[in-house]
Amino acid sequence: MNDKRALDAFSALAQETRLRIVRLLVQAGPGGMSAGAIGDAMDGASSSRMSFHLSQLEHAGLVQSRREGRSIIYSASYPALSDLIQFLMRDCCQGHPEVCNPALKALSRQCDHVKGDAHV
Amino acid sequence: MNDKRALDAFSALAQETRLRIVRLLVQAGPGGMSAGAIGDAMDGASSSRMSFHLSQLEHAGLVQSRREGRSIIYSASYPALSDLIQFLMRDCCQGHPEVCNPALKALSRQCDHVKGDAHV
DNA sequence: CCAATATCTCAATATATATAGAGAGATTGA
DNA sequence: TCAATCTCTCTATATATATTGAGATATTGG
Repeated sequence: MNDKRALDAFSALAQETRLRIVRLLVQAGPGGMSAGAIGDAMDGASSSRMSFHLSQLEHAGLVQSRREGRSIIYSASYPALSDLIQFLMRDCCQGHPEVCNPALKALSRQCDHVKGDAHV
Repeated sequence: MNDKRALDAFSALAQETRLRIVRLLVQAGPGGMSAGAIGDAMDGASSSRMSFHLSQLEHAGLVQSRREGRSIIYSASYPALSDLIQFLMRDCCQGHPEVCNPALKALSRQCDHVKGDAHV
């Protein structure tokens, strides 16, 4: 994750509809959702509007797409999200643990799955 | 950190100059830097341009300012950055530890300060 | 008080982004 | 093959954002 890619990712997330799409797709899991289904979830946004936002997200690397029959299925790119978080934390944490400490504490509390594994 | 504040934060970070400013101020520490010094570090950007970007960052809550004599000193808001990271991780982690696991592992490796403290 | 310094505010302009609507391309089932 | 379905592309337009330059405001030292 370099500066350019981080900027693209932040731009992509700096828009209400796109932020909602990302969160929806993260919850949807690796199986993803069709463009139409995503549009329905977004107050029934027009297909061209959906296409625009989905292509922005795909260009930023936050989601990926595949065709399945008539539909195009979009799914969240988990590695990209993870990289973005790491970019934020790496650049902040470097000199200043007061940024990461609270985040790490809160997260470790939240993500049980990681317990006994986070401090490798 | 609600959706609106997260959007503001992403918008603020989605601009090259502002992303550089944030990183500079995080490294500068709580003491911060004067608007002029920040401008010098940004290829000598014009004062009005600096003022514009700094006010965007301040409005987004990512930095704070205080007057010191003739200068206005800006400093990073560590809690805001921490909250933003938590917002990203909370919404992602909820259903999908594959996003947070790698981030947590990488971070725990990086931030020694946190060792033995991260899994409270 | 006056001149110098540091920064902000405002107006004009350039550029980027978001939305809507019309229509094209791909895929499927009859 | 034809009609229906799903999504994309293209064009026009509206809105938001970034940059510049001129000038206003606040602070300090003489």
